[in-house]
Amino acid sequence: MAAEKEQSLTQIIQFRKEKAAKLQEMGINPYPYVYDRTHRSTEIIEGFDKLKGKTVSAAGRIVSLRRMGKAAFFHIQDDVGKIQCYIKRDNAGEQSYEVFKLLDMGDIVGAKGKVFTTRTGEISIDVSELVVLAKSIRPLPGGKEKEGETYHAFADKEQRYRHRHLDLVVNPEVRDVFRKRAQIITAVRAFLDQSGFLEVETPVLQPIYGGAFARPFKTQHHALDSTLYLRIADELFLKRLIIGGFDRVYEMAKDFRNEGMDKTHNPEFTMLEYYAAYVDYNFLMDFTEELIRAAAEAVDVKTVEIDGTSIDFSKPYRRAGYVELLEEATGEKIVLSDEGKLTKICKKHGIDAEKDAHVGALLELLMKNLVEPKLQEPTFVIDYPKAISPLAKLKRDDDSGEIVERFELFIGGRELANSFTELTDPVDQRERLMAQAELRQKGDEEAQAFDEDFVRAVEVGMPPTGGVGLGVDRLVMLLTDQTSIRDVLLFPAMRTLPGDD
RNA sequence: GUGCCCGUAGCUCAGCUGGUAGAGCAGUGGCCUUUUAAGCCAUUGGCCGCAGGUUCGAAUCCUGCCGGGCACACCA
Repeated sequence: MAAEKEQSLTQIIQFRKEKAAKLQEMGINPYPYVYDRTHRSTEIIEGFDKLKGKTVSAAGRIVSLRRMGKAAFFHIQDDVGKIQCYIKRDNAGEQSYEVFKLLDMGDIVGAKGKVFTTRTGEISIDVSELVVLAKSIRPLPGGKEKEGETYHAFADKEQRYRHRHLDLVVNPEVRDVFRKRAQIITAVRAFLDQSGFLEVETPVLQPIYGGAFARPFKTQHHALDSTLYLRIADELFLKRLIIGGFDRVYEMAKDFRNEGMDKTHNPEFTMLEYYAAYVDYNFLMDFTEELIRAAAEAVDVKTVEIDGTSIDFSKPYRRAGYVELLEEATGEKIVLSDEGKLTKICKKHGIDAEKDAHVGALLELLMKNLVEPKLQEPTFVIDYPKAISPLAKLKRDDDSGEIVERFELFIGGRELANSFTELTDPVDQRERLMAQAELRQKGDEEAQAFDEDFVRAVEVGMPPTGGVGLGVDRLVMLLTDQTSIRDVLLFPAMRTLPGDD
């Protein structure tokens, strides 16, 4: 190992190994099997009136330690909080006190004793019996805290992400975020289940990827000797299930996109997609508002503050047309087919468009730069250009033939969801995917591949359907007030360090 | 991918107009039987991210590389 290099750390580890050995010499297994715990830390504190003077046992990691000769105070931290323990040789007895002398910060122990309050009023356990549950031989990072303020906190983001277990031990607010994440996901599932949706699982490994614009991860199946891609969306498979007769389906799972990483993008991320037969995007706007409201309620969030804008989840979201928003932002009449004019508008606003950018790309550039950042309050942007929506149905009662029924939901300037009234006309679908395939041939890596199986499925007959894709990580960010996706992912993607395998 | 900033003890940081490293916490030894960032005394611990270069001499200046943060680009 690299031990010799890290003298100080090596020393610490060596000392602790020796302590573990001493425990063994005393006939104590420093890594025992079970512990009979009667209460969790917060149960003792909240139930103090009834527990006062009673004997309880709690278990957890030692996170603070103050020795005073023949007595000491320490806090043990468990799943829900921490409780102070007081150990005095006269009360604990020789055996427990000898064990205690061999303990360190970071060890996991079981403490049994009477509940009391100290002179300063802190509810504590007067330990009569102390058991080692795990002798820690590698020190924890981080400092001390006073009145909620942590000194010398374990703050290096890289270290926190790479060693999340340490982050979770030392920074309890991190645990809260992930507990909330779980509650949000549970609430979303419950909401969909109660609304008659069937949760399904579709392939992650796919010979043809589709359903979104993105570059995929590529992998190799040895036995089949074929190239497979990690899915970039669940869409095409979920639609097959609608065709198969499940009227409402959803999948909440990882998608993978081989693109840059930043505050809102991780290469693998959790996508929720839900599809319902016999509904359109109008239904889904209302439904999505309710879904987010249910998620917010699950973590007791009524409003959140983003860059000075207060977002109230009880209120309906604004709905605004794609073209209208662009016209408002540019002060120009937007003609969807007028590539020349769109290029000019881009130039005028200092937006670099690639030489041969097609209409869809130009529009998206304008939206991204001029409109989206301003969408702080929840907004459904509706009725997108057909050119960038190959899976959506044309907007009814629209003569141009250039607009589809689609919405994207923005909150706090971030895209949260994307939805269509799904294209169900197989002839139209075939043509549009063929057009994508052509763009792809011309070198547009994000254009969608032609999926013959999918088109044939649509040819069998697909009921009118609406579908939504919603970024779960971003929803969690929104509801937990985190500004980086890495802070809502337990193990965000990190570059491999040299020497790692 | 590009730009800016950062990488010094287990943790948090100082030292950076060049003279080969310092603090607090943690650790170790001692004192201390109601403390709470406990206290007091003593003390161990450093490939100063890596590799080159300039120099009599580099943590410090220069170049490249590795890793990270932030912003931009691409996207959800």
